[in-house]
Amino acid sequence: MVLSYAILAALINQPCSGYDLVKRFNKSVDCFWSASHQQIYKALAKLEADQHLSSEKIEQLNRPTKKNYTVTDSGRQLLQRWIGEIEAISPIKSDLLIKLSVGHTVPTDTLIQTLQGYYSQHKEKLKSYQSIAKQYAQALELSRESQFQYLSLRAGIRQQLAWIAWCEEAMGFLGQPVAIRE
Amino acid sequence: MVLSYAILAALINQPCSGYDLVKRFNKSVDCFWSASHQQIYKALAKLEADQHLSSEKIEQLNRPTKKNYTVTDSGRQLLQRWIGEIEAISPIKSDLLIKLSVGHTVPTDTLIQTLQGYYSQHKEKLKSYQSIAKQYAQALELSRESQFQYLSLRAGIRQQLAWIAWCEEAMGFLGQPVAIRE
DNA sequence: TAACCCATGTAACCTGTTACATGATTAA
DNA sequence: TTAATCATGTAACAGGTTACATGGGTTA
Repeated sequence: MVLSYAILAALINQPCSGYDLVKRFNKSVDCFWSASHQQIYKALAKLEADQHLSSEKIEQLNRPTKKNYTVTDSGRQLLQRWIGEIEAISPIKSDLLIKLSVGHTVPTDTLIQTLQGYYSQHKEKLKSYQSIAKQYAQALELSRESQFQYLSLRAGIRQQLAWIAWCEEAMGFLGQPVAIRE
Repeated sequence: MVLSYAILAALINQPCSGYDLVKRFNKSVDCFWSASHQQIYKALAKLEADQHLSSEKIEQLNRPTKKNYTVTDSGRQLLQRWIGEIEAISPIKSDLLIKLSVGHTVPTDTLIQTLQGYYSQHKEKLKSYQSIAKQYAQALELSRESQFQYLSLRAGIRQQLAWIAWCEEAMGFLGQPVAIRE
C-alpha cells in the first residue's frame, strides 16, 4: 500500500520507467522506501490499471523499448489525500536491539564484534547521506521542491547519528560499566 | 524469521505462555519487535516442532489451561549463533518522509497538521520509554541482564529524540524558510 | 567468451494482517 | 447484560523475497 504512494511521490517529481524507478529507489535517498524490481513492476501495473498512472512506450536504438510512467490527475489527488492522513507510527523493529537485550547470554567479544558491524554500516550510510546533503547545500538557491527533499534527507541523517551515538554508548558500556543516565 | 529470535530472546529471560508473550510484545519495550497473537502462536508451534522450545501445560482454577514455553538448549544455541551474525541494516521505510519529500504538492496547513500528528505520537512514545527508564534508574543495582535491557531501551529513547528534533526542524521550516545546515 | 547492463516480467514461497471462532470468568 | 479478560487457535488475503525467464548490447 505505502509502496504505491512512494511510487506516486517519486514519479510526481520526475516521470520515468520502471527500470529507472528501481534505480532511484536503490539510490536509497531519492525515496524513503525500498522495494525489489518485481514489486515495483507489479505496483506500476496496478496503479496504471486503476488510472493513477499513464504510460507511454518509448522506442530506443540498440535498447529494449521502455514504458515511461506519468502521474495522472487521479493519482495526484490520491497522493494528496494520503499526505493529509495521520497514520500510527510503526513500532521499532530492530534485530540489533533484540540481540543487545539478551547480550548477557553471549561472550562480550561476540557482542562487540556484532555491534562494530552495525556501527560501521550506520557510519557508511551517514556518509552517503551527507554527501548528498552537500550537493543540496552547495546549490545557491533551492526550489521549494528540493527544499522538501532536503528536509527529508535531514531526517535520515538524524536517524543515523542517533544510531551511531548509541553504538558508541553501548561499546562504552561493554568496555567498562557505564553510569546510568536519564 | 527474526520473530522467532525475538521470541527466543523474550523467553530466555522469562519463560511464559503465548498469551503472556503477546502482552509483553505489546508493552512494546520488553521486546524490540512487534507481532500479532496469530503470528506468535504460529511461531511458537514451529519453534516447538523444531525442538527449540519445550512446553508444559498448566491447569488453572476458573481459567483456561495454558501452555508455558521454555527455551531448550538447542534454542539457546540457535539464538547465540544469531547474535554473532551481522546482518545488513534495513533501509529506512517511513511514510512520513515520503509525505514530506513531496510536501510542495499540498497546502502548508495540511502538512503542518500531518507533521503535528506524527510529532505528538513520537513524544508520547518517548514519554513511555522514559518512564520505563526511570524504573531502571531508580534501582540501586541492576543485574547484568537488566543492564542490557536498559541499554536497548536507551536506543529507543535516542530514536524518538531524533524524530522529535527533526519534526521541530521541519515545523520551523514550514513556519518560515530555514537556513541550510550540514 | 564471460560477465554485466538494459528492460520487463512470471511463479513459488514466506511473512504479516484482518477476520472469524470458541467458551468460561469477571468487572461495570 | 454488556463488555472485557483469559487462552488458543484457523483461514483468507495482502505484502515482500527469492528464483526463474528472456534477449540484445556493451565492457573486460
